[in-house]
Amino acid sequence: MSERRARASTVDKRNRLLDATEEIMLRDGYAAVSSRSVAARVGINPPLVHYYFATIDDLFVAVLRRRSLRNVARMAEALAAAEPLTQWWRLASDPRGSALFIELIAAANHRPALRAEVGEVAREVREMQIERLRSLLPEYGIDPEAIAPALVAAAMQGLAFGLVQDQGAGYDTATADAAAGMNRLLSRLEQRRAAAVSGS
Amino acid sequence: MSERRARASTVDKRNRLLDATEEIMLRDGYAAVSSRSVAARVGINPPLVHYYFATIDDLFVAVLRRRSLRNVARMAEALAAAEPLTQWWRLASDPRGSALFIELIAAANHRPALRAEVGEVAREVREMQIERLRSLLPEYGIDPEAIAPALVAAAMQGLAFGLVQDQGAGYDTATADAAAGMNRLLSRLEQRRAAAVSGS
DNA sequence: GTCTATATTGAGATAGAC
DNA sequence: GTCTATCTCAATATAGAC
Repeated sequence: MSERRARASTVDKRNRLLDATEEIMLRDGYAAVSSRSVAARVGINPPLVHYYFATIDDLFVAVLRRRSLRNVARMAEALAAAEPLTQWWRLASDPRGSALFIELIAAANHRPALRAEVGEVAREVREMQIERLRSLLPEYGIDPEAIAPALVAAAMQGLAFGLVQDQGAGYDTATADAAAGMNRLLSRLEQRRAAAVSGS
Repeated sequence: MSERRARASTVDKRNRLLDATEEIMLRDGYAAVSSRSVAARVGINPPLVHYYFATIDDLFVAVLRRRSLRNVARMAEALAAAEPLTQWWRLASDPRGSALFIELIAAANHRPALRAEVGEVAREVREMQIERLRSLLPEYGIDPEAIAPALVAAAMQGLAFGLVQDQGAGYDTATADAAAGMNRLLSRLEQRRAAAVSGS
């Protein structure tokens, strides 16, 4: 019965359109997303895309919503894990997720509807991170007065984005050295925290 | 004689086209750059843009080259200044320059000709920063074995890009707190270095 | 739900007159 | 150098048949 693929339900088709959109964004950038390109990838006709997503803005917003629902949950898990900073770093420097967010952010810069959504997600995630860092930094032996939680959060995300971007584009900016250095730093911090927490 | 503006020389016109391109990129994003939009801003006809820059890729590459010539020189100055890290930070977190680079990098992600140029500039700047950090980090009281120069360089740039991006887009991600924290950190580091250098 | 057909808009680029 | 005119292509989106 491999031939007789059941007619995809509306929800399935929506998800396949979102998958296709993500793949196009990752491979060719957000500017390559169009009703034509998405339709071609899914194997339907361009106008049908508009049946599911009235405008291209709606499509981008849906991609963002689906991703960020997952990612907010994953960030919450990471921050509650045994080695929070390390898990956060793994999540932030995951090429797939980050590369997609870079495209969404770039797209949002000239799509107001998308910008509002991105802003909301960014705010929520950052708030969660900062709140967690308030109690976490002392455990890692870092004085929150000396190094502000907001600074740590912004640096983690900015660093991860930069590394993923440079690696993805193939820029020769010593990304391997930076990543290795970050991993060494993280393991030292986790060791320090483990000792401090068990000792208290 | 304010009325009788002299016919702009070829070089002037080229520069005016580059200025217009930058302004459009900053205001509406790189995707808004076209022979039509640039021509309208300068007050000439679209085909004339192609006379000066055969393709839109050439136009983007020229914008990048002009900017990066300035910025590489400025980075070299910053790294040689009395307070190198502070000057570097000022330069990296300058909204105008950074916002433009964000657009160029996003554009480069789907314009191979531009990508090659961006990669070359990124590599050159990063190499310069890392080389300088090798001798600089110990002066700031930072062990380069513990915190790798490549990591510091990537973090500085990533942090600055993130802050500028979030501020520009109006995202409420505690950017003011992060910036204030960075300034505090920098002044402590500069004090430490001043003491260490004068004391040796 | 899915298609064909099409309206509209704007892009990049070129030809050729002046 | 600068213009008008135009070619070609692809984008978003809608109308309407099936």
